[in-house]
Amino acid sequence: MRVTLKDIADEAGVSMMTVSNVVNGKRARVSPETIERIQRIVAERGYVPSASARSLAAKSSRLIGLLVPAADEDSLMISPHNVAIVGQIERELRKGGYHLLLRGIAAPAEVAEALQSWSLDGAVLLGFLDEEIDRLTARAVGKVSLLAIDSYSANPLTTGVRSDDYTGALLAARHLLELGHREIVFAGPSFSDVGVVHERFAGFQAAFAEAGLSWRERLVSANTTHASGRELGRRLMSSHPSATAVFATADILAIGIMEGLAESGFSVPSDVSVLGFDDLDLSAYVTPKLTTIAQDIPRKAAIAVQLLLGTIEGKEHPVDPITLEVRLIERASTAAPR
Amino acid sequence: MRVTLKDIADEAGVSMMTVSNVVNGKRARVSPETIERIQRIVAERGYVPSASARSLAAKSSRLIGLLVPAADEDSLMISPHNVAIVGQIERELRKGGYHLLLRGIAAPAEVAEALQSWSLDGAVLLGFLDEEIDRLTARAVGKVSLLAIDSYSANPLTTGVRSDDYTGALLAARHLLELGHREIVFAGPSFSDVGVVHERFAGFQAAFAEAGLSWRERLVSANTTHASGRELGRRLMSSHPSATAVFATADILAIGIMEGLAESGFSVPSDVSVLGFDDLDLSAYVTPKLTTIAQDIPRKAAIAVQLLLGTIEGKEHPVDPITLEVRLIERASTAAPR
DNA sequence: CTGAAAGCGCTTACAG
DNA sequence: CTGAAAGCGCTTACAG
Repeated sequence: MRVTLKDIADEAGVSMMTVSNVVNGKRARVSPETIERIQRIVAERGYVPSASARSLAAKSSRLIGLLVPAADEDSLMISPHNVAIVGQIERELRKGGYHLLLRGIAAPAEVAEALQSWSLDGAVLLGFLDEEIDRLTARAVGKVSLLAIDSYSANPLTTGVRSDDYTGALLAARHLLELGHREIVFAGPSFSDVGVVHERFAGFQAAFAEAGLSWRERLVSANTTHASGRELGRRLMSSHPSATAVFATADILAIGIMEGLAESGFSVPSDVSVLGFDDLDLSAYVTPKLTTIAQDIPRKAAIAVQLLLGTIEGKEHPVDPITLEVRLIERASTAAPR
Repeated sequence: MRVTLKDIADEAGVSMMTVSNVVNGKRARVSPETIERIQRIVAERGYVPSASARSLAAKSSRLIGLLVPAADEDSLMISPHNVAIVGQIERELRKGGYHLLLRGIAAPAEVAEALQSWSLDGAVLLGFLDEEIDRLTARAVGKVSLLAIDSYSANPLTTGVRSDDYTGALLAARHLLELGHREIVFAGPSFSDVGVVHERFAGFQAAFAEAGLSWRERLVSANTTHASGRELGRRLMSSHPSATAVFATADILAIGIMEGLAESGFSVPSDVSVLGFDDLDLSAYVTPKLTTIAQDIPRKAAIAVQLLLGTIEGKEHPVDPITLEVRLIERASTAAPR
C-alpha cells in the first residue's frame, strides 16, 4: 500500500504535523535533528505526498489547466504556433512547482467543468475566440485565475498576453510597400470574430495610410491551414491578376499559398512576394525561405505563466494584458515587383 | 463557496449517497422522479464534483499522466512526431472520461514522484530511451499502469506500442536498391541506446542481404534535429564521395540533410537521393517533397490509450506490446542514381 | 430503494 | 516548539 504521512510520523515517533512541516519546508518550526531523521525516513520509504489529499485539505491545488479548443470528435487544435507554447508553459509551470492539466474543450459548457473539477488554481486559455472568452461567467470561472493567450477580449475575469499584432502587420506592409508593391492581398480568417486578425488588418491598413496610399480592398478569406493556403495560392493570380504580393496572417497559411502559387506556375518572389506571421521553425525549411513577422514565443509563454502565478499567489485582481514586441525577419520570399 | 454534494442533497431532501449515485449514473438504485429532481438541482446550482475528493475516496483518479523527457532547464522535447501523438492521446482519453496530466521529466527520480503524487491510474511514456524504461522499479511505479510509446524495453511493468521499424527500414532500403543505389548512407542517432534505431538498422541491412548484396559500412551519427541534419548534409559528399543515397531515421533529420546538401551545391534527387521516416506534414511542404516511411500516428495514439485503459479497467497484467504497420510514401526526393 | 458511518491522506486553526 | 482534533468532499461497504 501507499506510504502515508502517518507511516512516516509513526516511524519517526513524531506527529503527522511535524512531518508535514518538514515535507513542506516549514523548517523554522522543527529542530534540526528531527528534520534530518524525518528526511531520511522519507527517502528510505519513498514517500510521495498525495496531491489530491493535499488539494482537498488546503485551498491550493498547485494545478494549472491548459485549455485548448478541440472540435468535438477531433484532436486538439494544436497549430505549429501553439505547440511551442504548450512546451514552454509546461516548463515554466514545472519550474514554479506547479502541474499541468491539458484539456481539450469541445463545447463551451465543458469549460466550467474543466476549471472546477480539479480545483485548478488557474488556467491558460489557448486558441479560443475572443467572443468565447467574453462569454465566460463568474459562475463558470469560480475563483480560478484565468489567462488568455492572443486574446483581445475585455472580460475582467481574465488577463492576457499577446504579441503586438498591429505593429507586426504594419511592419509587414511597410516592408512590401518599400519594395515597391502596391497591389497587396491580405489573406487570413474572416476577422469579425478574431481580435488578432482585426489588429493585424488595422496595422496593415495603417502602413498604407502612412505612405499616403489608399489600399484597394484585396481581402481573401482563408483558414489558418496549409491546405487552405494551397487552394488560395492556386487561384490567387486568376482572381487577383494585378496582385504582386500577399500578406498572410500566419506562416502555415503563407507556406500553403507559396505551394499553391508554384503549382499554378507562378514563382515566389519573382512573380509574387509572400509574407507570413509567426516565424515557425518550418518557415526556414521551405523553399524559398519565408519572410515573416517573428513573435517571441518562449517569452510569450514565460510571461503568461509569470502573470498567472502572480495573480494566483498574490491573489490580486487580474492585471492588465501584456503586449510583446515583434520584428520583421527578411528572408527569400519577398522582393521588388517586376 | 463551492457547491458540494451535501448542498445538493440538502436541497433535494435526500442523502449524499443518493446524489452520488445519480451523479455517477448508477441509476438502477434510485427512483426516476428523484433522479430528475436531483439532476435539475445539479444543473441549477452548477454543481461540479470535486475530482480530488473523488480520487481520495475511491481507488481511481481517472487521471492519466503523459511523461515526456525535458532536459533540465529546457522545454519539453516535443518533436514534430510527438506533437501529433500528444493531441491524439488527449482526445482518446477525453472520449474515455479521463484527464491528462502533462509532465516533463528532467531527472529519473522525478518519475516516481510524477506517477504517485496525483494517484495516477496510468501513464504514457513518450520519448524515453529503452534503458530508462528498463530501470523503472516496482517501487517507483507502484500500481500505476504504464505504456511506453516506441520502446523496445522488456520491462514487465510496462507495455508498449510502436511502429514496425524493422519493416519500415527494410522497405526504405529496398526502394533505394531497386532504384539502383548501392552506396547508401544510414544516418541516425547512435543506436546502442535506442531500440527503434536498432530495429531500423537491422531492417536496413536485411534488405541488402535479401538482394544478395553486402552493405559497406556507411553509418553517420546525428541527432534527430534539423540543425544536426543540415550540418551532416553539408559535409556528406566530402566524407562519402561515392554515396548516391541517404536513409535518415527521421523526417526532420532528412529535411535538414536536404538543406545541407543544397547549401553545399548538391541537388536532390539528381545528385543524391534522400529518404526519411515518419511522414510528418512538413515533409510534404519542403522542396523536393520527401520520400518517406509513413507511420499511422493517430492510430498509434488510439491504440496506446486503448491498451492502457484496458489494463487499468481490466486490471490485467500488462499485455504484450503491439506493433503497427508502416508503408513507403514515394515522393520527389528519391530517383535512380546518375 | 435509501441512509448513517467510517475513512481516503492531508492541512489548518487552535491548544498546550 | 509540538500535538490532538476537526474538516476538506467524496465513496464504500454495510444496514435498514
